[in-house]
Amino acid sequence: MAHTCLHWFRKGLRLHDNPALMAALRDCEELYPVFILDPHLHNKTCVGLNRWRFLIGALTDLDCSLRKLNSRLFVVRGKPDEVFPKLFNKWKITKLTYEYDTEPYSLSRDTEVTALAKEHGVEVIYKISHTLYDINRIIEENNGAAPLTYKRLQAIANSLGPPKRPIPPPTLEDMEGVKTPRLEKHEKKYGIPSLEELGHDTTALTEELFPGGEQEALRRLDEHMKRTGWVCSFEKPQTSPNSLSPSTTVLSPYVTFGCLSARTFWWRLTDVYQGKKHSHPPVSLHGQLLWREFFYTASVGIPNFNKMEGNPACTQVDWDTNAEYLAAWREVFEDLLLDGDWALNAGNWQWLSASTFFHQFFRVYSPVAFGKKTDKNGAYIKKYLPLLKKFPAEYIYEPWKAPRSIQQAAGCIVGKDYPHPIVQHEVVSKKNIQRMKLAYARRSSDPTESPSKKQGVKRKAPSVVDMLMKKKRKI
DNA sequence: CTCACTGTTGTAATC
DNA sequence: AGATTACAACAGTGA
Repeated sequence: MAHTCLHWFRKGLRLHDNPALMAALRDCEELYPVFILDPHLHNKTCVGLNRWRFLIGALTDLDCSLRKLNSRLFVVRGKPDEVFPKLFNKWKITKLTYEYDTEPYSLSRDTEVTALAKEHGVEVIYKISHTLYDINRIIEENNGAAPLTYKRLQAIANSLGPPKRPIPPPTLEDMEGVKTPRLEKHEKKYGIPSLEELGHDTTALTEELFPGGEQEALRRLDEHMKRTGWVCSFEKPQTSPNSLSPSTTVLSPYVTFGCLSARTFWWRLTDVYQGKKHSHPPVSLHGQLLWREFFYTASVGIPNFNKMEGNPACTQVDWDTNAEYLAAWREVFEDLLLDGDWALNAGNWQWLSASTFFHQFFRVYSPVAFGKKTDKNGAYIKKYLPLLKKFPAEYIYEPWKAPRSIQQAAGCIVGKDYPHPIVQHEVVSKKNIQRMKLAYARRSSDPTESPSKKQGVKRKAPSVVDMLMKKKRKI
């Protein structure tokens, strides 16, 4: 049977380790590789300027790789539920393929599109390749609940064995008999958008240090994997969040958009580790990929994962609500993040705030002390806040404490050239610790507040992990 | 049930 | 300089 296939790129912006794309090529006569500019996902508030540039880079690279296979990318503007019926009819699609995505919006969107496909007699095939494992399988193995400790996730991962091996990208041979129709006005109708078309002011753009795209991702992966000593001794807590050159791989944005397959990354690391002494999870690079898996699993297994309210795993803290402070804090992150990932962002904020997973709420970071540990002289601050460049190291983390004469000598008066702190950390952190203490007291006295008692459905049969644990006990 | 132990990155003071 | 300790004291796990 000869198919007319539409492969829907969303995340997974790559050709390597793309089983859904390979499924599209099977018995395929005509192939339409499509990316949809979904106003729900792709608007100014969700995606900042830097991420837009990255995404456009990734799409451009994808189009370039597809052209080498005598195909090309169609960027379609519109809402998926409105776009698909039109495309199904216009192109006489018989098969739709895509990579499975676990985000709540994606799940509801895909359910809707699958229903539309059925109405149009279109076969739907999806494959799991964004994560190392089938996230739902991990939850199943944990008796229907997301693991709340890394150890537990590790035990499940160990019981499932290493992730699947990545599959190679399609070759010209795979493309034999597959045609992508050449349409007139392709550029105008289905071309890759520019930042200007998307309504962005590009004058604010700085040098592009991390261009998007699969080729760039694989090149960077190759480069890092050559540093075998560094890879084998990598320990995340030893990296520096404020060094001027990155002390990590910076592959996360590539993994987020799927320019790089997590499984490809995993197996390349396995190759480097082979026969050598190396670091281990949770701190190793393998460990970092398992953290991603951990938070993805939590995001699927825990309802309302990106919120406190209605999130049964999250400690319900009576936080202060000060719109002005929140806006000041939020401004730092929202727009500039390159590797923003829904599950990882929500999970890490819960961890860091001692709301979920991590519970030692009295261990509070100091915005003054934390930076000093890895950057005593404040070189990072001086680069990104040149206004403070002339402050001596003694005051660089607390310029408001510098005597007037030093502020004058530095050419920067706090309160005039540079804002005063919005809060007194010593005061506010103590206040918040008390809030946390109260919330935890409520949590432990109320049995319905305990996440372990709320989550999951007990299975009748013991899971593989339970059996492995039993075996271990005997030994 | 209790108890000891562990948990990828706390801070500040002290020796 | 690098280790140790007080601070105030959490949840989850497993014996």
